[in-house]
Amino acid sequence: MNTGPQEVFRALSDPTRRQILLFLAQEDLAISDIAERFDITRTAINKHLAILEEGGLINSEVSGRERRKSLAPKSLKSAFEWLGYFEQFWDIKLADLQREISRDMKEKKESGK
Amino acid sequence: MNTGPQEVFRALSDPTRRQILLFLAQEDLAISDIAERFDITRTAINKHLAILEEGGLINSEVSGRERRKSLAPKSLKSAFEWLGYFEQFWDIKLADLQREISRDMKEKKESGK
DNA sequence: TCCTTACAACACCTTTTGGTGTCATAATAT
DNA sequence: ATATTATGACACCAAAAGGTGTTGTAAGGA
Repeated sequence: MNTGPQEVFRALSDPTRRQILLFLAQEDLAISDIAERFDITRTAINKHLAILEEGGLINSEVSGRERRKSLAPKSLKSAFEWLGYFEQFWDIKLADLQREISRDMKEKKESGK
Repeated sequence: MNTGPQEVFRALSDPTRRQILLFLAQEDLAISDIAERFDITRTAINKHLAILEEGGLINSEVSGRERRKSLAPKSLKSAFEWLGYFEQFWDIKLADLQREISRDMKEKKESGK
């Protein structure tokens, strides 16, 4: 059930799919409800939904003739954590930058003597 | 210079590119150094690097006949923050779950009377 | 000087992606 | 009972993605 980062990142790579996620963050929606919000066909939306489901990013529940789609936010953690690994480097680079800046300032000072 | 989430997510959607980022997190590398680490041609690697650069995820510096590639981790923030938006829902869903659990327990209690 | 290395720039190919349209079917509303 | 709605299941298509190989060229090493 727990999908790896590949399926998640793949699902996230399309702007339509990311927008769908944002919609589902607001409320659960049936397929046609979602399709209405875009300028593409329901068939196309359906394919996007299938990819989102493969990535485990959304849940689908049958309700009468409807398929009610809901956000499965936990799955986003996989990607979030992958990216989180790089968080350490943001700080390092920032430290580097500050070191550079102080070096530059020092040099300027020296040459100014 | 600041690229939107589209270019970043697009760059992240390929496993080879994500692996390249992990390599560059360890050390700066020239194109051939990177190509050596994979089973695909340097030409293919070059295309991946171009996409990573489009997303602003790596920097390129000419050094003699080499192109030294380095990680530009700040750009990952764009994607990280996009995903961070959903962090609130992780908690909400957890709260939902706990509410359900206590409801279930209550029901069980009631029926047990 | 000559050979090798590191790369850019193409042309080309196959598969995947994102889209369309059509038809069938099951649930719902009139 | 019938019309409408929500969806699944195809077949199909153009463009993008991910790969190959070839050729040219500039920088470094022998």
